[in-house]
Amino acid sequence: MWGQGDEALGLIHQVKSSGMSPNVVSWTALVSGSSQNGSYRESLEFFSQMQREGIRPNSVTLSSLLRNCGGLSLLQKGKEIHSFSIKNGFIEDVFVATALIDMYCKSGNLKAAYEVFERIENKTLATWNCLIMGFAIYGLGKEVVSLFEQMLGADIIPDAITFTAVLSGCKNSGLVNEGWKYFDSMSSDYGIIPTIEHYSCMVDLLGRAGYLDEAWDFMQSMPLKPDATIWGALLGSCRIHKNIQLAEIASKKLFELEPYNSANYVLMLNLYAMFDRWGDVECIKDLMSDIGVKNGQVWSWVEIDQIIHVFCAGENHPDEGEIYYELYHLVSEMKKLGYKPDVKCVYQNIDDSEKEKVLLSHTEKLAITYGLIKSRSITPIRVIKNSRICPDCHTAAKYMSLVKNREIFLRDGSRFHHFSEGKCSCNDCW
DNA sequence: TTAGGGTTAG
Repeated sequence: MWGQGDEALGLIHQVKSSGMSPNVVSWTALVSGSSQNGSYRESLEFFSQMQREGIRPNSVTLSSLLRNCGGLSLLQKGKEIHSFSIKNGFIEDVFVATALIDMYCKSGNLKAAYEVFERIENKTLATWNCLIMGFAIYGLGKEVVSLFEQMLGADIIPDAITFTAVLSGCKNSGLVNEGWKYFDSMSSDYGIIPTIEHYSCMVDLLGRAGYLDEAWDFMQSMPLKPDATIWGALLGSCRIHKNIQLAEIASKKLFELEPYNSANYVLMLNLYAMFDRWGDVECIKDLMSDIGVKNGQVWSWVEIDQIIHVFCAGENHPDEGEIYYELYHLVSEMKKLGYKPDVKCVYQNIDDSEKEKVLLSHTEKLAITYGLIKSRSITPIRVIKNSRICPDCHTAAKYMSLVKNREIFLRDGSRFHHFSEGKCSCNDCW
């Protein structure tokens, strides 16, 4: 609704100049408005201003704030709000408690999310949905199915969001049979008409599991016209299963539907590079430059002692000497245990040793390594990346968790990964 | 006792 933070602030000033004083409700409207708009930082800034004006937050303000913390994976800030809520009696508010679950899930602390969940006496449908979605985005499909069954046992009637969460869980864990069962059940048992999101989950589920023909047939038979999310799901699956013919069909559609989304071009670049089709790689690059689509800025960040350290692709970091020293050492240890750099993830026509160097410079590797150097040895490392993790970094993170005996949470552009003891919660299904 | 609130995606 607000869109422009300055305009919203202008309203506050207008209220003031008319002799009235903005209260907690008007400030909360700004905090929640910008939060719902996805402007998390702006929302946090409104909150700071509200505090400077001496207005104390209430449960409504807190639930909006927690939404921001989740959106930005600001675990420490979220924990502060948690303790503030306990001290001030807001923890009994089911909106606050549900927002806490969401915040903990999105900040890489599922254990804390579950503890909050267990303590809520009056769990609502949204409370269950939050936790189920939380587990789903980590690829914990079996837990998702179990939670869903518990929810039914508690006489809570699922809605369309529940089924999006459950199907996402199945999709992120490769649970094809369960996915079909719940997809059929939503309309036959609960009268919920599947939306494009549910169909998208199913295409993704089938495609990622390797059933590309079935995914294609499903798309042809669905009553809705496939949109960019559906074609995107198919293209993603084509990349995993290296099906270049189908990928070309999907990408052609996507270039029409969303010509300025660089992710689709990058996927095709990746795929052509995998097959050493460098001429086609150049064609895609030319296409991007003709249309004027830019490869968006890639960055990763890691939070250490409440300070956020950002690693931008192509930019130097003040401590990079120390980081690369540690990373080279780490990679040699990883190689002893079987790690092989996946040079197919580099879509430049250079020799393999150069490709290995490019792989080392990926922002998620730098952020994880920085976390390993700078944080205490028992603290899990929490990294956020604004685009999808690369397959080599995914493998590397598993080995890093093993070599360093550390838990690593990584939230990427589309989902979450929890690396521990050489494995990932997604079971490599992503 | 009213405003402002928590859950959906490749």
